[in-house]
Amino acid sequence: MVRPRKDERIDIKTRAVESAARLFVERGTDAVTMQDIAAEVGCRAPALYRYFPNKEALLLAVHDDGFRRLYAHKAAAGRTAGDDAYERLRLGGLAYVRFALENPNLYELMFIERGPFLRLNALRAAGNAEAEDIGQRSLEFLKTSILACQKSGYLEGLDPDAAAFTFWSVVHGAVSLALRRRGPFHAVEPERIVAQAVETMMALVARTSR
Amino acid sequence: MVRPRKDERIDIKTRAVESAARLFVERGTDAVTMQDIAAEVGCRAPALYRYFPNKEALLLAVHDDGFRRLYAHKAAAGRTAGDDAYERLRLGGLAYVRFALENPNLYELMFIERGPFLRLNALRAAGNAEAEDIGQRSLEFLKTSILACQKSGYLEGLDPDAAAFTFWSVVHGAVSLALRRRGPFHAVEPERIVAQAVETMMALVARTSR
DNA sequence: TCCTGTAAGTGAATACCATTAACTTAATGA
DNA sequence: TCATTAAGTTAATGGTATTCACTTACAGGA
Repeated sequence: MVRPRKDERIDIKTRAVESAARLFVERGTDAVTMQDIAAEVGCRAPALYRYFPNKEALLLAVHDDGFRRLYAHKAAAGRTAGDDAYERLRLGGLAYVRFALENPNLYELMFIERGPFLRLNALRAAGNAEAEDIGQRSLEFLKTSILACQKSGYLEGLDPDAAAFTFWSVVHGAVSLALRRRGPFHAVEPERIVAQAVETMMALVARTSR
Repeated sequence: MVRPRKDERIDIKTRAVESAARLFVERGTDAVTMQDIAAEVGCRAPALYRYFPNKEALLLAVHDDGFRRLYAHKAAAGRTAGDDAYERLRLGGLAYVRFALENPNLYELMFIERGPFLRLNALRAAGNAEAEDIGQRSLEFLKTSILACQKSGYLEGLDPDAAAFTFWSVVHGAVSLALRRRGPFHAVEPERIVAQAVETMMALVARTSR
């Protein structure tokens, strides 16, 4: 069997991303081989190379897909939120850290691992101008939230870009440390400590109210 | 040549950590093979396995060594600092992020990569009770600094453990995002943005002064 | 309808690594 | 002196990403 007929073709490109996502999320990227993915898709490993130049590229595709899903999820959640800017910021932060700790392998792939980042750099170096990092939009969401807070009298006088990046740093940092068990995790569960970091940050924000 | 005589022996264990550290710091862990390290040391790759059960263990040794150097560095810097607790916290944060951005590959190895963390877990799982994470001491340093700030009237009413973890989250998060170019890095240099995150955090702390 | 060039796979190499095996010689100590 | 152990070596082994050479299906024109 060398080439399947039209009626028994499978959409390798799409299915590869789906399968890789599932396997990566289950086991982490290092524990998944191209053969594993191919087996899941229903083809041999070399077939994947017709659609992705290497494993890193497949990693990046899963990474991008993860962001699209995250944003869809956030957009849906945002619509049901109230209109209190402070509370929105707080719930957004808590949602972020919960998402991360509930999907640690996906979070690693999207925010921590070097592979997708390197691949993106390679694309840019190759003159691929449209190689945009879909992850950058996280920051814009956050900035909107910060601006709303400032309109409500919080964080007066702070540069909103700097504030947004700082807030993102807290949530990302807390999650990253938790995933490596860096912190006072001997006794308490990671979820609690990470949530507490968000609450601590919000307590500081609260004291900036005029 | 099968085994060197006593007078032409080399201290493989020590030199392996040194060489590995240098190579890892130069190229990043993935780009360094056991052969590269052995070549640097002056032996063959399998000889390394007499002293380290696998590459991960060697990684962990370099990781631990990095922390020892970081703490020595911090202790030296601390001695020259003034007695203003707020300023100490600020300068400590700035020193941390500068260290990270000046030694990105070392920082990756110490705080971001999964390898050393997994190795530590393996040790613990094997009942190795003294497998203590030397990285945990970072947090204690920070807590001391936070407590001093509270004595000076800042951060009143906040749990010092939570505050310390939150502060660490900011600096680690900012550095981690910067290393993946996540943030408004199109125009501005990473150093500036990361430092700005520290300053933003400190601005929030300043407003808690009674 | 037949022919030809291209597309989409396949199985068999290749190359690189971490790690293990089998073996050789130096040191040690009775 | 000699047996045992220690410290290396070279030569496998096994796994994995990636490339190669080849086969067959399809699409489009003669």
